[in-house]
Amino acid sequence: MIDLKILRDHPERVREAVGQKGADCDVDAVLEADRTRRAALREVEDLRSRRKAANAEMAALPKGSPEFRGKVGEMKRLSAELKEKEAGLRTVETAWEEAILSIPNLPHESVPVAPDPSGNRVHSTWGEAGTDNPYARPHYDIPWLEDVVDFRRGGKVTGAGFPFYRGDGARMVRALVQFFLSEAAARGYEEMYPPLLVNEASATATGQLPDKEGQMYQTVEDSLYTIPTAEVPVTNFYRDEILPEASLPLKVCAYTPCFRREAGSYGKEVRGLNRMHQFDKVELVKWVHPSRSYEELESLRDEAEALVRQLGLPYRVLLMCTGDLGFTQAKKYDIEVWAAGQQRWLEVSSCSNFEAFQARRAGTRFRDRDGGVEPVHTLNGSALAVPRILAALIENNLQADGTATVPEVIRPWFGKAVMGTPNR
RNA sequence: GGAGAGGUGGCAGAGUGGCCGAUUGCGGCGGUCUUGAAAACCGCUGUGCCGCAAGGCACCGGGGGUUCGAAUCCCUCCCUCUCCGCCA
Repeated sequence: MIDLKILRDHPERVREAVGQKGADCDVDAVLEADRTRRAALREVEDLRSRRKAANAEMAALPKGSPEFRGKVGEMKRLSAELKEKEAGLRTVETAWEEAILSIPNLPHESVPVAPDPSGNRVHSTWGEAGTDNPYARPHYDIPWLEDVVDFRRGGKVTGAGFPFYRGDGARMVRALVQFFLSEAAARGYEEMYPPLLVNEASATATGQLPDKEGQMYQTVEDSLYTIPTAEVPVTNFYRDEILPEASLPLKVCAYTPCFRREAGSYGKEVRGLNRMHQFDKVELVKWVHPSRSYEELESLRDEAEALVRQLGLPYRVLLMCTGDLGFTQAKKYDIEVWAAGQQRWLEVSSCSNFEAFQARRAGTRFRDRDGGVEPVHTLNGSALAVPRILAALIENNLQADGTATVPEVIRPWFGKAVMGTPNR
């Protein structure tokens, strides 16, 4: 949620941000809704105040006395009017809330302004992309791939985008997750395993609702949503809580399956492991003091990068432009690994600072030294998404015999130095 | 899933229709006393919204209702606990 003070005092800044993000949102309509709400609220509170006073007078009178009965008449009139005005206020507030939730977060000043992904800036690169392995090929064309990631049977049992991992595939998913989690633990993150379904309030706090419900699967009977990322349940862990300032920064890592409907995706984007409806990911979430959130964003990005480096995958870091920022994000880095077989970059991590946007919606605040209460800043980043890492590892590490070497750091968990079946 | 009991401020726990946003205890903060500490005593100690401010309004699990008036009565949903059933 936007800071109301900024909206009221500097609507031009909000208008500019909405334009830069290409958001579908009428700032002036929101301002109007805000004025309407405040006017209605004052009316109602004035009436309530008068009724309260009348009630106090009445309570001091002997019950059933003529004066008492006279007061009842006055109270009746006040209450009737109040009831009407309160109903009006409810309508106005519903509209206000909807309006206010439609305003996206403001981009940070360091974010390049551009309407579409072509405006994303390459922040850094690591390793050699494109010039390497002569045996590389797209992972979905590798003969043994279907032996370790069974899309066909996944499609039969559930649907497209829900594969079975088996044998080396299943083991590799587990090995990667263990590697990611143990690295996060070494960096001071507390491990959590959260619920995989969340309620409406949680999905609203992190920004999936009200607009993006199409991204999530829903239960038929209990209005619960499957999580598109661990960000949702984990960020909501401290919803409606006031944290001691001394506890910040709080750092949590969580491995979860993630579920995304991905309606409208097609083509090479969704081939093989590139984009699926269910995938595994380790997510890092931080709650930090507002004065430190941009340093924390950099360290978050560093931590995600370190994982990719240890896996030996060439990658680049993009600083996302305004037009490619999500609704809730103030600043975001994407980390993309080079998949030598497909000859393309695959996004494996996204590290974002939400500033106070989610915290305001979630009611996660901290008490500062002077006893004041203000929203924390929240951040999160993937570290990392499993399937695309797996795809890149296989493609980049293919050998002449058709098998793929396994990075050193994964071997303790994977138990072998190669995966796959040699050519015959 | 069935039966019962509950959900009140950081915690404990009063309050069953009208100065109750709420008695009290504990905890926390400040002070007095003390060489220091403890004890004792005194004071303060929720959040949100509206307002330039003074101040006002709301919140006793959520929502709705009855009533001139609801923490208190009714309905409904959610959650917790106990017992039974079922299970990993």
